[in-house]
Amino acid sequence: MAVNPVKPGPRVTDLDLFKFMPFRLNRLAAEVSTALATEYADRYGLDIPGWRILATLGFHGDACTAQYIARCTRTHKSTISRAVTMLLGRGLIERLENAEDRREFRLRLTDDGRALYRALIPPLLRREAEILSCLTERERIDFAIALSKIERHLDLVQDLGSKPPADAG
Amino acid sequence: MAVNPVKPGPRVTDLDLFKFMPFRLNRLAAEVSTALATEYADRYGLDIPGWRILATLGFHGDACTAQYIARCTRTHKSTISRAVTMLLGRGLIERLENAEDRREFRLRLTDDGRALYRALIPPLLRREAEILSCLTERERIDFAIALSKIERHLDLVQDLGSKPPADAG
DNA sequence: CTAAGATAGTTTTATATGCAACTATCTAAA
DNA sequence: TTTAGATAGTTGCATATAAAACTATCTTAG
Repeated sequence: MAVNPVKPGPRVTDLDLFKFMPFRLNRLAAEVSTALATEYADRYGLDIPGWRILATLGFHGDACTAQYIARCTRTHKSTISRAVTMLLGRGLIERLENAEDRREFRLRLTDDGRALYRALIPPLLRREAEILSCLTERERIDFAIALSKIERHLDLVQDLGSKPPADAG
Repeated sequence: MAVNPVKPGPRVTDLDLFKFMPFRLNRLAAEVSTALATEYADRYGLDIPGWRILATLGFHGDACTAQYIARCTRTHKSTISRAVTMLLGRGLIERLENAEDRREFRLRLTDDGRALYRALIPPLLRREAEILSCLTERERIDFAIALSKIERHLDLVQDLGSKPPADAG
């Protein structure tokens, strides 16, 4: 039986960084964050953790613990702690003691906090829409579905009884 | 003409953080980075900027300037500079003076650097495949296409004559 | 009741990184 | 030439944040 003639072909041992999903996701996430920062950072002096707390409290209705926010946004608890201090200082949230467990505090938006949350939503949704405007409606839906699948696959969905978070911007 | 009866309906003024693309991208990118870090960080003491330089030099063939790497990976030049120093110190890359422009240096992998690059590719591609294994082939292709469109839309593609980078992990 | 361990949240520490200032070199225009 | 401005790369500084140590409280086992 003859030996195959040497023919290199495409090297399986090469890796194109620009087709490598982890790199692309990082780069895209960073760019999108920068694009949104104008809305909440430049305009209102909020950072990402602060915005996440506001959004969680605003959407969830009310009265979450810091722990809960840390878990479901997958943000490190020390990061949440500092952001909570900042939001308290600016009067955007308030802390309610819990008589049943005095280690934890329920957090909720103040009127000012809710007003800021409401004010932020339209421009943020507009930015998001802008970013996704290069996709058709069909593509947007499929993209969201694919993301959901990956999120579930990586156990990223907020199931509340979850593992400790690894922080991210 | 009669006034419409008050009927709340779904509030356009609400924002579900978990359906908000910027948040999802950030969270996913962070998780994927953490998942990959085992390969290059834990095992070889490389960080993301270091890995990006290695990958760029390895794939591109040879002899890029730091500026080029910074631009096309969209990593801040000071971050690249520090990572270059680290890689030089570990003997993974070498610096070639350019007689025509003595401000810049061409960078290229040493044999050790190339060996490390080659060693890293299979496990990294395996991890990537693992992460995307929850999608069908069709979905993977569509996902990549959608990403490409967004990247182009946000002007993230490496066109070399590009704007200065906003750094990211 | 007491002790051991778990949990919520805070603070300290170390590190990573963006920004801006800086050096050295190149280019272009007077 | 000389000078002004651009560019490659480095470094100092400030900030952000993950990890770990710490405090206070709760729970459970003896």
